[in-house]
Amino acid sequence: MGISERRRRDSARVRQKILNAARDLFAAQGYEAVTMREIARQIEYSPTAIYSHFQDKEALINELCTVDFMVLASGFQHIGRVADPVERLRKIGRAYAEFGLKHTNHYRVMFMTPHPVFDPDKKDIEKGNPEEDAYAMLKSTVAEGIKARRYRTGVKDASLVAQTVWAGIHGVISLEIAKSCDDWVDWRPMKKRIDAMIDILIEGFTKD
Amino acid sequence: MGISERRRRDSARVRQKILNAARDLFAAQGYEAVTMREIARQIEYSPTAIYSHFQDKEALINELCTVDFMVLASGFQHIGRVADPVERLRKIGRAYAEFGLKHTNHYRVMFMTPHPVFDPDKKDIEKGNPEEDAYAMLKSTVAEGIKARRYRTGVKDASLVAQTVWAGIHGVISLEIAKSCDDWVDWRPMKKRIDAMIDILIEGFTKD
DNA sequence: GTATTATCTTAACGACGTTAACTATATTAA
DNA sequence: TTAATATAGTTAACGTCGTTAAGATAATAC
Repeated sequence: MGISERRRRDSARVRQKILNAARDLFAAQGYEAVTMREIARQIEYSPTAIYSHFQDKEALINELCTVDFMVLASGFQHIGRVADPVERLRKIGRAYAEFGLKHTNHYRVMFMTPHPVFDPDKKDIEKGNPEEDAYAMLKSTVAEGIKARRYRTGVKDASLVAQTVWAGIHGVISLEIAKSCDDWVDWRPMKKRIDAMIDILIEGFTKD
Repeated sequence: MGISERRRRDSARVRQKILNAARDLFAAQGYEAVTMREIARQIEYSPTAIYSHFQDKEALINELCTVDFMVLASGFQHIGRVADPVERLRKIGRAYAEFGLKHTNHYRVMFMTPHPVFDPDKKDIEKGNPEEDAYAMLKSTVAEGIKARRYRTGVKDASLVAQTVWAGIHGVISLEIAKSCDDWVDWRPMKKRIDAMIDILIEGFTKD
């Protein structure tokens, strides 16, 4: 059955070519600006050929974003070895910010765009598993810090803390993505804004 | 010249009808989902009639957003009378959050969507004037608090503080708008998340 | 009275995501 | 071996979009 093997490989190769072209184009121009016809042109296939491998345009970005979520989580995983849970939280915050600034167009799709349908069956990420689920990693780091009495008395809700830290850093990044061209505001340098946010969040939640 | 007066009034009335229909539709369905044809149908004109009053679809949302910016700023203005600058900051934060949650679709266009062109001549808002410019109001409130020695020693950069407070609250609101349907996350109630964010920001920046 | 301007109409353009219909090729079943 | 089936492509086309072109009508300006 060497021939059918090869056929499967060929198909997978085309599929991957589509994904690669789509990734580059989405990253460079953003989801809405990229057309199926342009992706097809890039790989020298007809536009409809894409539909042999993906249901529609959204399925394309969905698959790419699933990969990105895993890249983000595996970046966190690397940090997971830092012993001090508070220092680990700080590093997670920094890694998240770096990710957002590096992949602005994917970040937009992942975190700044409401997605009408939510299909949990389609996801390839195991929810709650810190190795694949970045949010679970963040939350468990907070929970560990609370258990170790590193947080202020009264701070007990790990989910609320995790969501506040996430929101704070997401706020800095998403304003940067959406509004940095707006010279209406005398924006301070990005690094300063990130540092200020992370410092105030960690100082506010943890004991001195 | 009563006739030309009436003509001008008529034109303004049609223009306003377009704006009203567009506002309702944009608010209900979001910018991208609304078509020029649907706006036209709503007011019983041909689609191209809109182009006699507005250059294109973006000019429509632009005008609506300019109004919204002013509504936001005038809401802040109302708060401007609170004597204590720290308490005023807290109230501004709450008003901003309320605004975002009330007008989610406009908020998306105003603060969550990158706008390629930035044309400062087109804006009808006077930059730096706290009565029309909501950001200026936020910043001047922070500056006043710093001057009154209500902030921690070391906190001197009013712009940085204003941008951090803005980013924090924006983070909570924008995550809510983009991700609240995502039951991947065990979201805490909205009110708790807003309170947690405002508390930590104000506690972190001000003296006890 | 003729030209101009403003506001509307219908028709149409080019681009989009996507579907339909079809072709070529390769596997499977009789 | 041959007929049916499946896969991965193609071209043509559909319906929708934002927008432009060309023209109609009516009030104003010279």
